[in-house]
Amino acid sequence: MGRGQLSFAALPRSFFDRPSHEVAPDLLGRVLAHGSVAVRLTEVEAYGGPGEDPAAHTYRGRTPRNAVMFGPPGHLYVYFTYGMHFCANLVCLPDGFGSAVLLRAGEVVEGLAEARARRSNGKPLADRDLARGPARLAVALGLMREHNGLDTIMEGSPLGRPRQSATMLEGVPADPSSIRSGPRTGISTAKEVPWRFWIDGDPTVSPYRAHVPRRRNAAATSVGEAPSS
DNA sequence: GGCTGGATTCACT
DNA sequence: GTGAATCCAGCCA
Repeated sequence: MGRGQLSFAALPRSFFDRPSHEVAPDLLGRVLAHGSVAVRLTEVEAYGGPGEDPAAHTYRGRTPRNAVMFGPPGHLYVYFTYGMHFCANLVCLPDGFGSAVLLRAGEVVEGLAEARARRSNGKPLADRDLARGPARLAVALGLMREHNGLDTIMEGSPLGRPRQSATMLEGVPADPSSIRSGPRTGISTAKEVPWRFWIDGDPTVSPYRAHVPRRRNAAATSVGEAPSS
């Protein structure tokens, strides 16, 4: 994808008016454009919804942090984690439900130079790694705390008109036969729920890593403990 | 008010 | 493969 704006039509809000685990696979191959950078989604995870999902931020009810997830569909839910990273989600289901799809990885298809400038600190970086991982994707797109709650739905076609700040575009939906699903990455609960979806064989899909509990005070826990196998 | 753990990434071995 | 970095939401006393 070269210079100039992508000419895909915008996704309608009704696209997101479904449970996140139904929206998630349909998002693969779609394009999220923010400013001059656009990313084709290759890996996503579904969270929350009508059924209780203990791994979702909405599990314990509405809070100031997760309020956007309970809002109207098609908006961005951006949260801060691990003291240094932002992750972006797209809100699903109508107002009042807490549900969203985490954007885990994608391919930068527009604004490559801009994305590279944001991601690399003067070090060489392969194109496939620009948005390979949820925090990396957020950086490549320039998404931060201030973009929490941003609407990505553009009523009508964006053709011939400037995009709004963030816009979900149709893109080219992934071939259903190439979509795989499995357990979600890095969570400590509900590990068995296969709500991670990715495009099989795509080089921009991030490697799966199981949750590893962190030790805050290694010195305090290393004395007298049996060696772990 | 203190404590814990986290939807991660990167450098280093 | 392992561990550090670093801030904050949520829980509990």
